[in-house]
Amino acid sequence: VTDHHQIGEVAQTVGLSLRTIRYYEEIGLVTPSGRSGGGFRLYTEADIARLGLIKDLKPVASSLETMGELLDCADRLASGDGDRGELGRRLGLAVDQAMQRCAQLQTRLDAARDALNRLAAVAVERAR
Amino acid sequence: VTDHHQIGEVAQTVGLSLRTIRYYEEIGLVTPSGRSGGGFRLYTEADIARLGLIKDLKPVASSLETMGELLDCADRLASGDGDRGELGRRLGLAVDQAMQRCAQLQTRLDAARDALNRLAAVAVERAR
DNA sequence: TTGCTCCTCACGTCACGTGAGGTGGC
DNA sequence: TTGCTCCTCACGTCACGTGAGGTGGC
Repeated sequence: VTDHHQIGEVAQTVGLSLRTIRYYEEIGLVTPSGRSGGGFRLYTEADIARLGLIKDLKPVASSLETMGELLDCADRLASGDGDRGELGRRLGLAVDQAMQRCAQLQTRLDAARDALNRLAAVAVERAR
Repeated sequence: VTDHHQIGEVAQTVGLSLRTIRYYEEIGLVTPSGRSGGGFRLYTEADIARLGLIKDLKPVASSLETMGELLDCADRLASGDGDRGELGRRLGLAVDQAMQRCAQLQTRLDAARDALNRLAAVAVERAR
């Protein structure tokens, strides 16, 4: 089991660019668990899962900073570092906010589809 | 019927910031139909509808440049400026691409909801 | 040795946000 | 005259894209 993957492989499987993955490291979102002798970033399965979670949450995050705070809450809950009640409340609040952004995005997406259907009708109608 | 509205009123009804509306003018997306004596931008109902359309399409547009090309096609179809068949095909293609982006965004939105549900479960589970 | 993948700067880009300083119209 | 809304620069920001020049490991 080779639990250390190079950044190119990670980018491929998660669906993010090399630059994006490096940027997330720059701002402290995901730090690779190790480095090779030559300085190559080495990611574990856990690192990859974290990048996947970030990618999934991204469309409904207000910024990468708030994303970091959310992940920090989840991390500290998992590791038991801090008041569980307080952390649970904070995580719940962050999730609620993101859920509201889900609903907003869904509404906007539906509006986009409606607008596109109207445009499609114009396209074929004028063609005849 | 006062068919000329100031930018603040337009921003309120459409749901865009003043800066965004001015920026869309800067890049040639929406030019107000008139100006007052003192230089105030004056928008007609048609201008407002165009801004509303842009806002609706924005979540599924790849860039404001491609959005401009799509609107240009629609404009020329409406005004009869150019080959209807060619314009219809181009608009249809642009709409198809946007529809594909709709589907992608829907997939990502569903993934975000799943991830949030898992996080919500973590939040309450650890609180107990 | 040759490729391919990776590295670190560092400047560029897109879509705006945010004042700074000034004017218009009821 | 006082507010409120608008105006034009112009610099700042966020989330990366895109080379430039150099190294590592099979």
